Amino acid sequence: MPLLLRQRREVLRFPDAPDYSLLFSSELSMPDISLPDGSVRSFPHPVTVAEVAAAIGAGLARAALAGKVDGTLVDTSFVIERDARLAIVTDKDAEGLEVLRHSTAHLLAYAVKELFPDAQVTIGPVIENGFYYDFAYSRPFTPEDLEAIEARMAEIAKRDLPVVREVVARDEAVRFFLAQGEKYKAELISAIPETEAVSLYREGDFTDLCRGPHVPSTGKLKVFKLMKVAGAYWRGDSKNEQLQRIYGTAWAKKEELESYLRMLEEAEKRDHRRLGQELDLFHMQEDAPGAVYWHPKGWTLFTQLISYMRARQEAAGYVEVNTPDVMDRALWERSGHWFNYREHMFTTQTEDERIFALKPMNCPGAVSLFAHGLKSYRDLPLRMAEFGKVHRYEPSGALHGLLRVRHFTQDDAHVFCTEEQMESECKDIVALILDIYRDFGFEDIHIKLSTRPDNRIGSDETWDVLENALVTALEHMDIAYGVNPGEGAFYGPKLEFVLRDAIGRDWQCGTLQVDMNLPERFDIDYVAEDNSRKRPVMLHRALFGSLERFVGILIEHYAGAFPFWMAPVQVVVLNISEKQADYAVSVAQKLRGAGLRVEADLRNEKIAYKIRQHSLNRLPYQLVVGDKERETGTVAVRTRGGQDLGQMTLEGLIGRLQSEAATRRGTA
RNA sequence: GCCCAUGUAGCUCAGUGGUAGAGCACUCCCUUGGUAAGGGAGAGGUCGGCAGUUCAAUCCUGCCCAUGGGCACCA
Repeated sequence: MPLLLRQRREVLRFPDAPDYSLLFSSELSMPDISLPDGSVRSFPHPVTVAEVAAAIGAGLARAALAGKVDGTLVDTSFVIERDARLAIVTDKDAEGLEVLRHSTAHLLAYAVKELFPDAQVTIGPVIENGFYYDFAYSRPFTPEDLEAIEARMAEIAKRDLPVVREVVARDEAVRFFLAQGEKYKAELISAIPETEAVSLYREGDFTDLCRGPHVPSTGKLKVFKLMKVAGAYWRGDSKNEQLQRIYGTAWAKKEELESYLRMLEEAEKRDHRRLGQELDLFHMQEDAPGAVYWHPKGWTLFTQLISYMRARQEAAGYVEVNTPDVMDRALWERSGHWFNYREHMFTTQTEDERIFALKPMNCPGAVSLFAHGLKSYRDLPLRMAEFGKVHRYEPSGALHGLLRVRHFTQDDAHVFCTEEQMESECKDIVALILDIYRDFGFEDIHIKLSTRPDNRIGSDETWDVLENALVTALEHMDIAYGVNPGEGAFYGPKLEFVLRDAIGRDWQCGTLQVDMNLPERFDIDYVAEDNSRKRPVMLHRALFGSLERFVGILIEHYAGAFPFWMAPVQVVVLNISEKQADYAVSVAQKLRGAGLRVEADLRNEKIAYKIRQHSLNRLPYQLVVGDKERETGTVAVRTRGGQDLGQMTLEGLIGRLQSEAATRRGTA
């Protein structure tokens, strides 16, 4: 079926769990310890990581947060009993930072338990830039609570309590937590096999289940900040009760925290919703939640993207089509959408009581086009593109500016081909996607292959063929990819293209899916060379994904300073005084005649004021015309970067701008 | 959909149980100024919507809508 269009933005990372069992040895020994610099130190008896650090130097002993013994992360209290490789982990190591964050999550839980003894603890993992901890409590935490908790955390950290690891039998741990009324913890531990021991970490009066490792004492935790509270479901399941999640950030150095906070501010400044307002690109309003009112400037971006894509597709052998927006319910029943997604579809009933649905995807339209009339193998591969506007009743809580909307336009295409053509079509699509992303300055692109899920239709042989087509396409192109096992759609595997923007955030945009289900459901076929009827394979692909979303991403990626070819207004002509108004208008006219998007700003304002405004609007070129320029028939050119290119003739300028407009690569 | 917060002029925001204010933008006037804010005046608001409490509600209460931060969802 359908073209999957996932609009996800964040991937949480959890720390790997060290496996201590590998490290235990029943035999006491005199370990030789090899250090990262190649040196070896011998000890006459088992030693802890902390002792080794101390033997190396007092500074290192102070800095030690954890150890890495034969590649496994352990506490500084870990006893090394046999020969091993050891690295002392400090806050200069990525792993040290993770330990720091993890321990700060525990510190948070401790502070909450001190302030709110009735709160129950659950889990507190490390995430990108920080950590969170989920609590069950009778009421939501307020911002004031957060302040109090943060202050208490600092206080506990100052007490410099040792963080002690203990290993106990599973059932003992369950009893321990039940006795404290910590039913969530008890539930988590109960899920661990009975025969396994579990590790607990204790600091002061607070004990938590944890694999560790942790910092040796709370005094190591100095640079942290609680960021926000939010609801989160117990075990990530919306059928469960909701917990209070507190998010925090933690760093090795104060300056790192400060620069992280500055980065967040920067990100906020380029937020597409804010820039959409400031640059007069679009707005949204209450009467159409999840829908965009495009202003002229924003719509110019939109149509530029379409023109661009149209040109690229035409060159790649696609034809463009258009299919109805409103189709009878029967069509959606046949495609399977009615059964699977009915509650997420917009429907309408007409006077004659016939039920129609607004299309949530373009695929059934494309299949209908294929089915119309007889197709021959000579027609294949048939690449049909459609800029189709689809409508999905997304959950209200999911809506987010342009990035998650209910009404959006896909740069959709469906390629009907034979099984033999499938691999080469996939290769062409992958190459096209990567090349197009590069045109927008996205060089860092990750590809993920999502393979057969447990719940699927079709034979294993079919899945082998489909997955193989994607894999061999990538491998023949020598392109690296990751695998998400079992994440494919129920009817076929897919590739997802994730691009990283100018400030390091990941966005999933493009997708490529292979599908043998929809052709089956609609019973489409073509006449093969031997005059038999054969079923085509169907590839679904989108490059931008959603045009609305892609514009949003580009706004943030470019921080509003769009490359010249896309810029809603490319050039503005500024007169210094009324005397040059006519000249300014004639300059603007000539540039428009050369195919450029030009405005004349004739307002009765000082030139510095006008320049400031257009600079704030990230306008690529500002042409100042005063008496000098009018007399010589020139313009004084100022670039978006504030560079003064001096006086140029109109002809010279037009040549320069036209060639710039033809250049699509790079950023600005 | 769930939790929490928010909703006041075009925009960004302040404010009060006695029907409202700033800056920017807008309109007009003065200024005709050469590369990131010249000066003055004016206009502009059913304080998200609907109920309720009250002599009186923008303010308190309830419900609804939308937005924001998360969670869940994302064909």
